[in-house]
Amino acid sequence: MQQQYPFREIEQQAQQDWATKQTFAASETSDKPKYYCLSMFPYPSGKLHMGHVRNYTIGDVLTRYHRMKGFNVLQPMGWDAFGLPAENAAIQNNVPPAKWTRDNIAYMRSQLQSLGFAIDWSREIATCDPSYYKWNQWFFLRMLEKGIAYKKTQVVNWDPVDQTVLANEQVIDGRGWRTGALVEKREIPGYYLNITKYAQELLDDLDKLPGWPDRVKTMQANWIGKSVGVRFAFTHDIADNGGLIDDGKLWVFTTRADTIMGVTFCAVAAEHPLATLAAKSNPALAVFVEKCKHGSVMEADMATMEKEGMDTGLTVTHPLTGEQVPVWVGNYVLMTYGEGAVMAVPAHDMRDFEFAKKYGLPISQVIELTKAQKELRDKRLGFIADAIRMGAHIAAGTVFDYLKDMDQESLENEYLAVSSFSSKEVWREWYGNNGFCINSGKYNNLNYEDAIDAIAADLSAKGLGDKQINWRLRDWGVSRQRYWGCPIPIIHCESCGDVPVPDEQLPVVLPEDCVPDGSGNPLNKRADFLNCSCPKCGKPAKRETDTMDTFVDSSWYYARYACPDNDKAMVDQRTNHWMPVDQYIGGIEHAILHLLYSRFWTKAMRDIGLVNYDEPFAHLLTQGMVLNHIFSRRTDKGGIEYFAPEEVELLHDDSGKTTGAICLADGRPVDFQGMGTMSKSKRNGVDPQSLIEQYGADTARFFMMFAAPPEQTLEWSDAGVEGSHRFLRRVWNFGYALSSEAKVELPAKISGGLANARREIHSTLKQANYDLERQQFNTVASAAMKMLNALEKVQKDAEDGWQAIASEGFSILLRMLSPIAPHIAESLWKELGYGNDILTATWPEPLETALVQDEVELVIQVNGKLRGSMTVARTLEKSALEKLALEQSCVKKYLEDGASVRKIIVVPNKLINVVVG
RNA sequence: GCCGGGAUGGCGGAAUUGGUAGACGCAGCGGACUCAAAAUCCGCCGCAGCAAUGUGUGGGGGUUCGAGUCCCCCUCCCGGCACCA
Repeated sequence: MQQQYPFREIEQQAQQDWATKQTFAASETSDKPKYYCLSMFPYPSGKLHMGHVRNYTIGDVLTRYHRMKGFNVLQPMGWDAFGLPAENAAIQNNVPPAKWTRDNIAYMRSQLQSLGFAIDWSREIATCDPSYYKWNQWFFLRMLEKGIAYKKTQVVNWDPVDQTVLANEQVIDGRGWRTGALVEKREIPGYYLNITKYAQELLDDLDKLPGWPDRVKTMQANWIGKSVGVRFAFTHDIADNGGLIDDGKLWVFTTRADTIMGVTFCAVAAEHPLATLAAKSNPALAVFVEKCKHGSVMEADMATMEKEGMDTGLTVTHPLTGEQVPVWVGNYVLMTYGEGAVMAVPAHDMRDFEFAKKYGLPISQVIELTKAQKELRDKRLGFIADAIRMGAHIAAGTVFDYLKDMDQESLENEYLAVSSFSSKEVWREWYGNNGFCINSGKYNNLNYEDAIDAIAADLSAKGLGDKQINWRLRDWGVSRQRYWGCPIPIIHCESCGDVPVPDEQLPVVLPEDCVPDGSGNPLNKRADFLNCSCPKCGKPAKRETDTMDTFVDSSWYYARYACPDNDKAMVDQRTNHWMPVDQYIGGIEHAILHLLYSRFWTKAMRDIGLVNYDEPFAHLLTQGMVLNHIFSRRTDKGGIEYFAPEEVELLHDDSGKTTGAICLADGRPVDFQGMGTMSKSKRNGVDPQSLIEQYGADTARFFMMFAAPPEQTLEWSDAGVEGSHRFLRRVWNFGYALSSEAKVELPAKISGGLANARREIHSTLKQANYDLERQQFNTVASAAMKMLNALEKVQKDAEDGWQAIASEGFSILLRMLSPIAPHIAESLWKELGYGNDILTATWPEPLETALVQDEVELVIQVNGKLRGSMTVARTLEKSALEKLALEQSCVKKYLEDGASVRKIIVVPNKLINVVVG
């Protein structure tokens, strides 16, 4: 008789229980070790999407697992509540962003609660609450005092659609990260945070984060972009009436100072003063310079742009040789990096090489290969020579595989190219290698490091240069010309200038009843906000109307969860108690921006004396995206039409292979091969709410964990969801059946089928525990299924005393399942009388006595190939095993035609390999 | 171009240290139950072959008694960075 699996009642009951008992409220006074498990807080966009469900399920599994393993766990939740979408919604619906945001929070909170997450809701925060953003403002003023925050006017990235400034990190391929609009350059004043001051520490401390994925650390290191080299100057006496060029020096930066004696020209960016000067008297150059400037902003296909340049006619003096060096304008030189000018060594730099080749500039070799590099080259030469001599086709799989399809003529050309170090025709990657100096006067025979040291010392002695470090990272501009954000606490006074708002006047409260209309910042029209008096002189003054980048809000929220009720301080000792976050979980899309800003902010808080830790997140798990099929079809008009999954039926052949898909409405085929992130435009989204209503939270959670390992992309599958639901229903039915069986004690001696079943359960548990520790939850879900399979077999076989084995096994299964599907586990735990609250149960550990077996099956191999197996006593000695193996017919067969046994390899309890020959 | 990560049945994915490749699930096929269908249960399920057997983890070499796993080369895919001097 099948029972219904009443997931709605079970889940509601459990959730009510947890809420009433405040089960998940975390306390600082526990004597257990602390474990702070944090998922990235959501932006309250309206409703949860599947990415949220996956993110928070992973966090909840870790939370509940660690609770049962004896940790004092904190799992809080909050809302990244400021930001542009609220303003856009306001423009569309004529609703104040505050109301829109708070309504969304209320709905999404109820969704999170219906998923049964073990969250301490008493610590909930929303960044749009004055009690939170007050401390943004307070800390901003501290950073201003320390010089970490400062004001400057700079060319900024202006998003013409959102009418706001973007940080460099928010510009992707020249377009706004949110709007995709082409970014324009504008000059406006704004506040900056001196993150570059922390560049070295941010780079070095990546080594202190063994719990972070390598790829995230690599991305951050690339982003910080440390470059060690020499900054030096070419001298000149070019005069300039405008005063732009008055120091007689053309500064450049290079990482290859060892090649300085090979400089044959210099290249400057189009925006460089020397280019501007030369363009004044050279109309053709002026045209070229203008073209470069426009190109760099407007051209989307910049990456494929050909190297172009033009001679300025100017020359500068080489600081070491005294030679005159021509100055060119090159479109490959960036004004925003280094000095906006480079020395060019075509013999040893690929870009310079191509440029020199195109414009016929001299190429001068100054580096010779090292011995090892020469040997490799000679080996290659010998190889080619052999091939030419013998007219042989080169065998595949060699080091020089690329030669294999070449004809004689190509091989001969290749020989010439390889034997000449610096061909004037073709760039070879080894031209750019480090080696030792030649044709370099006093620097001859020095290696890379020594040459750079000697050259830097000589330049330094002349006052013309020194070693220097360049960073790709720029300071963080935090001013936004936006309404729905944290006001920057500054007052502009005509006589006193920019005056910080005194601490006692904080927070500067954002008026919440504004409805933006899409034209600029509505704060500029709010007299009650705008007009104030100067804190210094008392005269009428104007408030700053810029608000802070929302990345500010998310840079320290994790520290506030420890003390959300403190209205006297930003953080307190409880922050030092809980921090750092032991496990942080979120999307890979935040690998650079949010995580780098948070690391910077932590170090700033430390330096201002607020916290005692250096890094905010000890372990980081970046969960993969949730994908679903994209069904599409070309329309008659040439556009693309998308179909929701429920509008489509998949077709397959007898073997189960999918062969096509048709639209249910018209029966015509649609393209079924695409997979992509769930999105409205592709019509492939699945609403978590309908999933919860149809199958329950436990099914949703179980499927999310089962379908893929946490870090990988997850492919949505309705059939997979049903499979997960089917499994939970079987768990329910088994538990229900077991609860009506007689209670039987475990016998002293367990043997036969019952021992096998018990061993299966305990060895599955052993594997599951290993997988939990390495955060591979999909195989933990598999293990739960495997256990149920074993238990159902025990039930079916019904050997004497099976109930005892089943009861023990089921108690293990429920505990193992409880982090993933907590409601059903809790309900059945009570039903079967294992105890009141599964959350206080101890985590199951496999029993060694259940794992041992008297007889083991040994695999028999002959010459490494599987030939058979035999069942032997576990204690049998090696010599006896060997003897036994040779008697097996599957081995004898290979000894018949006079072959002899050369060797026998025994892997205890696993296999035996007989080597014959 | 540079850096990082991948490639295993029809599909999602397993396989601690090199030791029975394909766990677990989905899809499919066959059967039971049913007037029928759904649900459920039982069985089969890498490929080739009637079978014995052969073959098989992107491709090519190598190390080893034994390679999905280690080494070398190549191809393709994904992610990040990029005229960064």
